[in-house]
Amino acid sequence: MVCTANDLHGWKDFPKGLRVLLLDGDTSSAAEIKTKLEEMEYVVVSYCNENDALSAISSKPETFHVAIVEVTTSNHEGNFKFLEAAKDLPTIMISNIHCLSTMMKCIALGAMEFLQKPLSDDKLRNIWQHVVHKAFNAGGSAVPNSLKPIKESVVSMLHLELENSENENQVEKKLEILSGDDDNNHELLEGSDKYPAPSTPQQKHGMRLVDDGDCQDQLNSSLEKECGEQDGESKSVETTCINSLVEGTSQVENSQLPDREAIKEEENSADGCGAASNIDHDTHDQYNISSSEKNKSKPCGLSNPCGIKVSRKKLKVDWTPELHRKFVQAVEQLGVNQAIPSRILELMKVEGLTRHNVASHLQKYRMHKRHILPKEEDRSWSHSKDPMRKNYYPQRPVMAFPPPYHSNHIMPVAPIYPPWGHMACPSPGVQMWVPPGYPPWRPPEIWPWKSYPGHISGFENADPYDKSYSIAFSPIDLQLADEEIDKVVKEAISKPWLPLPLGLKPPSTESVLSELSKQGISTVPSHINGSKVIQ
DNA sequence: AGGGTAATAT
DNA sequence: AATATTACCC
Repeated sequence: MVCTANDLHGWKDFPKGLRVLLLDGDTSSAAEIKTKLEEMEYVVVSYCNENDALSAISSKPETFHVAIVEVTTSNHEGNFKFLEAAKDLPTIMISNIHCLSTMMKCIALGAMEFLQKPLSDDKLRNIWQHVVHKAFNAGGSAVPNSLKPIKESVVSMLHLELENSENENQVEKKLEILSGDDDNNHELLEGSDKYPAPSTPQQKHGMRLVDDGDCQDQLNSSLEKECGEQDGESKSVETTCINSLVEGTSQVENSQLPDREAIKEEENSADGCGAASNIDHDTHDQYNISSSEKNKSKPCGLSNPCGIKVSRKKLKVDWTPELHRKFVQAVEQLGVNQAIPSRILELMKVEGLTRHNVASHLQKYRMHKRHILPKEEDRSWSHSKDPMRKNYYPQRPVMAFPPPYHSNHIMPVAPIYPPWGHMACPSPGVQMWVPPGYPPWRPPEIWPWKSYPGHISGFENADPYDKSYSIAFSPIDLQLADEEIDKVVKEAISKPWLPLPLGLKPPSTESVLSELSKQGISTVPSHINGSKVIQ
């Protein structure tokens, strides 16, 4: 089943002639895929019945190099059985269903990839990569000696390519680039280590680097796509299948897990490496980081072995709504005090984004929150039709953020809330606690901003005297001085039976527990623990 | 070293 | 116009 040395050695026109087992219960879909594959000169044997396929691989394991297996809601078990039986056969799952858990289970059980139907030509064309990957990365247990020559021959082939045509080997070149200088690059490198998906070698965990147009169309989109759709509102990955697999990635992780945001690096037209072809195959929520040329002070003139300059360095982030949403979510999750670039960056978990990017965005974000440039910004950031909005803000610019916070400072509350982020929905990671009787939600147009300046993000790390936590929403509170704020907070703390002032969020269970343990209380009745606050 | 801000460059 | 970069300070 797995390619042997002889299989690959001297293979003419690889991957032509690669033998594909196709198992698809949907006969028309199967026929279509078979046709396409055959057009690409794969050799396809198609099965509609899983038992037939199973017996085929068990009786003649050498017959196939790669398998494509359809997953439906009704045949999970059969497919999982197939995966089990076909451990050595690189297997690609295909499906109409968009179930993260199923995908994960398939991958966990050894599937190389999970592709959504309909399968594009590119996806099909690239299935050979799994064969090579398997040949090279056969599970530690059994690396057949027979595969070693393959590896060697391919390695030498790659080297050859590198010498002969500079633009050919993307991965090598990437590594060259990535071994460069800034943090961004390090992240890229890490990303590539962590997610060595064979069919998406150019894709660093959702990040798209567009160096060479010529290779770009070879990319598979892998399993990034469908996850994107479920992100926005419902973060739920609970499906009927295998929650246990997913549970470990709850909360924060959860939202980032389907990290399909792509950050792409554009070819710098000036560096002579050819034009970039940016293929946005997943345009709806991509993060685009593209380069702009500028080889100023930095010694960024990296060269590949052929002396080709790969100098483009400056990445430009496209702060898409989605990216911004993540940003805001991170900021809110951190709270005002903790919202510093590095931490935000951490929380956002967006590969390719640098601290500088975040800092820059943060700067702008804060600027707008503070309305230091109310007039101009209001026009550009807000599409509000309400002319009164501008007059909302006090004349005096308010330093909304420490440092340093002066004790008699007036809190910058209830500022104008430009719908900066195209966020029509609450950031799911932040749950505002609203007392009974208060409207559970706020109009979208004020959402993104309402919570920030006055957002109280629980009492994690909270010093009750920390003014930045002690703000409420009502315009009345505009006049709140520190003492009053303190009073409110103290009252809230001392009278836990009362609802919190609007805008206050109850402390997380975690912080409560940690606070209790600081005070020497280590055991808590389980029912308290049970009502865990999602934060 | 890293953060914040403002000015400036791209 | 939106971001990045820079300079300067904390």
